[in-house]
Amino acid sequence: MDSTRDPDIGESRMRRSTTAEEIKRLILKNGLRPGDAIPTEPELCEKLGVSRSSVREAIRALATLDIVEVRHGHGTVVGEMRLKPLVETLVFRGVLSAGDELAALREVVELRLALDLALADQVIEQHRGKSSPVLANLVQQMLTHAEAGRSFLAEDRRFHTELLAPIGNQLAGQLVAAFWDIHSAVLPRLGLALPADILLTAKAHGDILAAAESGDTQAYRAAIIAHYEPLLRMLSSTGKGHGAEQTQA
Amino acid sequence: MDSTRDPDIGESRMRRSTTAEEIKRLILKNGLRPGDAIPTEPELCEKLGVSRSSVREAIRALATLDIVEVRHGHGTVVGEMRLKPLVETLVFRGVLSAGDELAALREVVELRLALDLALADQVIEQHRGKSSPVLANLVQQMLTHAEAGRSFLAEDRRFHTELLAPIGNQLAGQLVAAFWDIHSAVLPRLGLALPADILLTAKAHGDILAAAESGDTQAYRAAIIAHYEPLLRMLSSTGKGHGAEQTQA
DNA sequence: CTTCATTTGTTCGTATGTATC
DNA sequence: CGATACATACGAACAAATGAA
Repeated sequence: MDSTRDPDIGESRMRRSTTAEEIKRLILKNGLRPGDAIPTEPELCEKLGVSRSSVREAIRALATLDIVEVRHGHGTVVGEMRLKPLVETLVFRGVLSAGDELAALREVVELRLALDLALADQVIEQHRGKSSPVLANLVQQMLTHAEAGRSFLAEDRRFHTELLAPIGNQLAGQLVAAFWDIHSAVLPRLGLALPADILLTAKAHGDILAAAESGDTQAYRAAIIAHYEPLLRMLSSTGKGHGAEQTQA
Repeated sequence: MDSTRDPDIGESRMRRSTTAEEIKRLILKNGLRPGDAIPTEPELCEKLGVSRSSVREAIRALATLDIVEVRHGHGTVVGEMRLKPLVETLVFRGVLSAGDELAALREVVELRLALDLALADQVIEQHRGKSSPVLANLVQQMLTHAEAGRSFLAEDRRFHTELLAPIGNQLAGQLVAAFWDIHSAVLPRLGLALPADILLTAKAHGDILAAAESGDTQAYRAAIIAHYEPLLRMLSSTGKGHGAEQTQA
């Protein structure tokens, strides 16, 4: 075949690793927002001057970063850009750490604790004096589940996201949610179940909410620490227990 | 050829989004560590029973998550799984936020401050009574640059990563570094340069180090806050200035 | 230094499943 | 139901980079 075609592919040497970058640039240039449609694959082939396969690989890469969202048979739209990629990567890293699974999980738990303590002032600022029926309801559900010996992962996650929602820092909220996901994804792999501590954890959520709404900073910090205490105790007793002290208050 | 036909892979029903998962599973099953070689593309085609295009898309997806690292002409190895994807996604999100660039940056800065304060106890624990020539040297370089009116991004980043290195929480270190990268990537887009504050920032780093090594928690927190003060002031004066108070101490 | 095999990078063509109208 | 548009998948060929003989 005519292998000498395309005399004008002058820029084809700079395309080392930039097809995905081009698409991102295109999104920015057109001012596309999450949910807006992206040009179809053939259109992208033409606009970027690359083949279908390259476009597909680039789109796949962007999809894994949640920058675009592909809908089969329909098209591709700009994604919501949540922190799912972070979760996926860190879960895999935690699992990959083989013998260091405990250490990886401990790092996540320590960071969750640190973040919750760090955001304490802002959380209290937003909840002081108010009362949230949604959060109270979640606490009640957690207590019910705990007393029946069941876990309450969905309610737990919801509680923490709802608690942080009012502070107006989307990034912080997503980060806490992401760590929660990592946490709950890695935890069952360790095969540690603590039926006794479930009730403690459920009650701790109630304490957290009560402290936040009463504006008591000291109590809030104490409740946060108590909330993680069973986990940290478990991690330090099973593992080598290194520097998990956080006796902040 | 022992093409065992794989009678039960269902042709193409389950392979919606699982090729990448298969590769991850393969990494785990073979106990591969970062730096270890991954089977070549043709080998993966055979082992997973999919075409090379599919393998390539999956590898590309994993590469964007830093789970694998592809080296042209050489092969593919297990990646270091740093937080580059997080940085990339959030930088893009920050830029995409159009009019909310300031808000996005403010969220990042607030989180940096929160994280630094949350890790304060652990940092001090590790630096108390010791003295780090590396960190002292970095502070000196920053001061020199600041007095000459130059910026010192490389030294700044290095300082924060070195400061957090001894606490033994890799995740925290990577996260702080990631936020620093986001921060420094978004900041210049706002076109704000504050030559007067450069010297303040440089001195703040010296205060942070001194407080950490002397074990003075109060001074450390104050130095951290002072370190971010020029930035937060800038963000709240230019922006709408919403709830950036963090008068923790 | 050159040659060569290996491996990834890119492209084309084709067939198929799926959603929308 | 059919028609159209789109994403999904496959396979073959060639280009480019790397490393070793």
